[in-house]
Amino acid sequence: MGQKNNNKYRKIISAATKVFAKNGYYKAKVSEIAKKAGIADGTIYIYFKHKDDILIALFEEKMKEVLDNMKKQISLESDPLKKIQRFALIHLKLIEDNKDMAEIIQVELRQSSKFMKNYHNEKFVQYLDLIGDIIEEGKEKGLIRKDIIPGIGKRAFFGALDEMSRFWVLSKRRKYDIETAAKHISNYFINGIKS
Amino acid sequence: MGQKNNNKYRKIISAATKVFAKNGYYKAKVSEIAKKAGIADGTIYIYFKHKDDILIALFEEKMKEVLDNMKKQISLESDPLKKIQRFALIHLKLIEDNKDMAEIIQVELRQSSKFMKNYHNEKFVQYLDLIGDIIEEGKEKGLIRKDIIPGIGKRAFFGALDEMSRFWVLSKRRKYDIETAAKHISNYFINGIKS
DNA sequence: TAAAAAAATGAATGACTATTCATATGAAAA
DNA sequence: TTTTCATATGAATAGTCATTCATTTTTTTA
Repeated sequence: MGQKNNNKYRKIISAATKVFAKNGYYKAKVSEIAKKAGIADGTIYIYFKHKDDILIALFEEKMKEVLDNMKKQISLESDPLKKIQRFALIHLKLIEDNKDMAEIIQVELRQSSKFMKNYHNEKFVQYLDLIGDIIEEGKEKGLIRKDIIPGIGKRAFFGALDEMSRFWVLSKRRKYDIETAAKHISNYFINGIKS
Repeated sequence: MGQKNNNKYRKIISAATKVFAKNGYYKAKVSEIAKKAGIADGTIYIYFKHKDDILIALFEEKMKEVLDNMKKQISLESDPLKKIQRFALIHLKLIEDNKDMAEIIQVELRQSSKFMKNYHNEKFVQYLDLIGDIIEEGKEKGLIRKDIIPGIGKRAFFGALDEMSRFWVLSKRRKYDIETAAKHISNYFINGIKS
């Protein structure tokens, strides 16, 4: 039981993604997840110890996917400034392709530090660090100003993208297309920090 | 009953701010708010119809304060680029001075669109628009590039500040001081968008 | 094919808490 | 002082769900 390649485990995660996205973690009923997964309520507890465990498993899994994908994509560029551009585009595309997941990350990740006593989202830290590393690299290559602080820069850039995706996730229709938003946001940032 | 200048109304809002900030809206017990306010549980329901109403009232009230304050501060500068700098500083200072409120906005505002069926935070929209208006003004004065889209710019800048404050709110110790963070973030943005 | 083990079921349990309301208290009016 | 009105109280209610577990179904083993 509990193996990650298990069929029912997968079904639960998938159903939970939709149910959590719809009304948020607290309003989501375990029974609704079960129903959507086509299994009995009790079966959930064969695969997960508690309701929070579903959310945590879901985070871990999706974040790993996101992180791995982003690493690969970034490595395709060698110019740090181009990497930043690509980061923005890939990040926003991801939101578009995973609306439910994006919604959960937007809303639930924010409170995860509260309702899960000591859950520390390591993968998220690594994701942010991808940006920090690009900045470091850019500084070394003389493309980015020496006085840029990676710890501030990475949060500023991620925050800019994140606010844009929050707007998309929470509103019905998109006002700006992905490519435009990605291009603009990365341009502000690149012009802002380049030598 | 329910007058905003009422003593008990104030006490409830103040107690709720602390209690919501501690563990989030869902984990907050009405009875704990009552206890902290030094009144009986039932008294809360003389001033508020439901638990959500406390949170909404709290939002409205604090956001009005924040918005009014920011408007005043910005009007002290005439140069749009200086306005952006000041916006960053004031915004981050506010987080520092209102940790509890900041935590609630960070965490609960995100999900407000979910658990409150159709609550639309008008004040937040106005707050964002302050940035949009500064960008417009800067474009008119020829200080900001004509191709900058205010709708994207305002979200990018706010998002950058917001991510920084999220980091502060959720972590114990601050790694960068307010002035440094405000200066850096506004500089990235200003360099990024200026003509 | 029969016995044993594993997986799944879903009705029942039990804990939790927002909200109510009959009663009490305090303040103002007569 | 007594009556009236407003305000406050907090024990009781009532609805909600996460979680359990005795029983059933399915799969594996002998």
